[in-house]
Amino acid sequence: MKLLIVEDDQFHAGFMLETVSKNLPEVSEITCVADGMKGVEEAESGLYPAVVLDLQMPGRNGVEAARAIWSAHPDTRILFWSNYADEAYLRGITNIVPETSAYGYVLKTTQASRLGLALRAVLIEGQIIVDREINGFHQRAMTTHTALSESEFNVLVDVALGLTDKLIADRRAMSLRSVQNRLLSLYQKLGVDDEGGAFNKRTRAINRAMSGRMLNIETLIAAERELLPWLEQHS
Amino acid sequence: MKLLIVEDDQFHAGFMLETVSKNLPEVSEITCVADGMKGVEEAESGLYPAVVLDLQMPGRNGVEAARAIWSAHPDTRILFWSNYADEAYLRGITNIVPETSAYGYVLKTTQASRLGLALRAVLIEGQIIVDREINGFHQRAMTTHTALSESEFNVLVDVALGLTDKLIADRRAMSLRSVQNRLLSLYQKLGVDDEGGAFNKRTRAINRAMSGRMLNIETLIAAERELLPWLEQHS
DNA sequence: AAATCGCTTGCGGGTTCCCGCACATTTCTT
DNA sequence: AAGAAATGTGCGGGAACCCGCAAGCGATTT
Repeated sequence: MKLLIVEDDQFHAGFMLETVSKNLPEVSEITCVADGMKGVEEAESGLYPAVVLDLQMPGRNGVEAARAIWSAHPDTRILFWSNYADEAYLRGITNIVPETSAYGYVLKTTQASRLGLALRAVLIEGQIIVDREINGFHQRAMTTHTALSESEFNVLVDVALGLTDKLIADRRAMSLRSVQNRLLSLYQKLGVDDEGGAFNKRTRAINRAMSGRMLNIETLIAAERELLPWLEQHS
Repeated sequence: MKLLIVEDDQFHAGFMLETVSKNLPEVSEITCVADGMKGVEEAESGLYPAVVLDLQMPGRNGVEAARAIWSAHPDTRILFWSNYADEAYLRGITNIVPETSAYGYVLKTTQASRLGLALRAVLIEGQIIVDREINGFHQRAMTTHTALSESEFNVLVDVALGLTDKLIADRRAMSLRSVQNRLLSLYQKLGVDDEGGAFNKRTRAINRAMSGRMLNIETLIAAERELLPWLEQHS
């Protein structure tokens, strides 16, 4: 069984290599590349049933790379690992994972034994595993009425990209008032309404979302790459 | 000579430990801690003439830690090292470095030999060294009329915190119109004016600044910690 | 000494945003 | 099948923002 590791930090790559060779004897061959583009190119060959993917990478981030890989080979099993428990990543992943496949999401701070378990469970057994830290985070958000719905999250991304209400309405195919309604609920859920009238709600919401790790720069940069073509064609 | 290493990633800490022991025979004792708070506590003893500081850390980030260390022991020589060439970090550092001391800023991606040189130059020789990648970046910004002045940067931070124009005026002790003037030049320098009228300039400026690595979440979280007390006392 | 440059401030008006009120539609629950 | 919850749309007004015009001030340049 062949395994592909995509990881730009050499020390982390080394550690992963070591952990894999200790825990997964059924892996016969390991390829290691250092950025998302190369990872996608390499995976296009279709030779890799299993991939380990870092989420923070220059060029193309982990979620984008995964989408490319899965669109060519939907059965690929992918283990994501990341420095941060960002809700934005989990949201991005759950949106693109095919029905037929398996994935996992573990933090780089988890100890080697748990990483070994996750590697086996996801890449060999085909299960779905999300680290407690990330999932708890997500669950807590889901229960306390602060979970962002799909449309709310979309509007949040567009606002953070710097779009105007009207342009968001065009892009997401809704009316101006609807966009503003989504914004109202965003302000509630992000706690901007409870902070007194001192703030500019729009920018404060972006700040809260980023501080609360529901949004990150990588996600925004990726979203911008999708926005630009639409913008040109639209004007 | 005693050395303090503050680094939350165990692999990077290990690599640093190894590089130091290979390149700096005059270091007799090395202490390693994993977060900013502990680093500051440890450094308060005054036993460390030299410190290596990671910039991305949970709790208190590298720039804040450095400020605390330098305010107690201004002669401490500090080598910062970081994953990213963020202008915000360099700006934060140059604002707080004492006249009497030395510092360095190197990227984690630089090869061991250059890291060894920087370690010796800063911690032993007391020179000031900034990696080419970071400095070039900074220099380029300085020459192409896109450098942000001190007051512009302050306003940028406040805008990104979600403050309203009026509140920024109060906080920075200027008139409303002055704040808006700083915003105008920010829009120019961040290239928001050249993008056509489709954007909300205020949020777009935040986006450009973060994408362009002139601002990052760590800096904003630190700025927020300074803002909150002022906000309470002011209302 | 004159000129230039950067920062500051006031005024006024056009634009966008924020959001209460009211109502239609869709989706999920029970 | 009835009710609840989420989402979509229009109208209108008050607030905040964006910014041209005009004028003053301190520092550096020539």
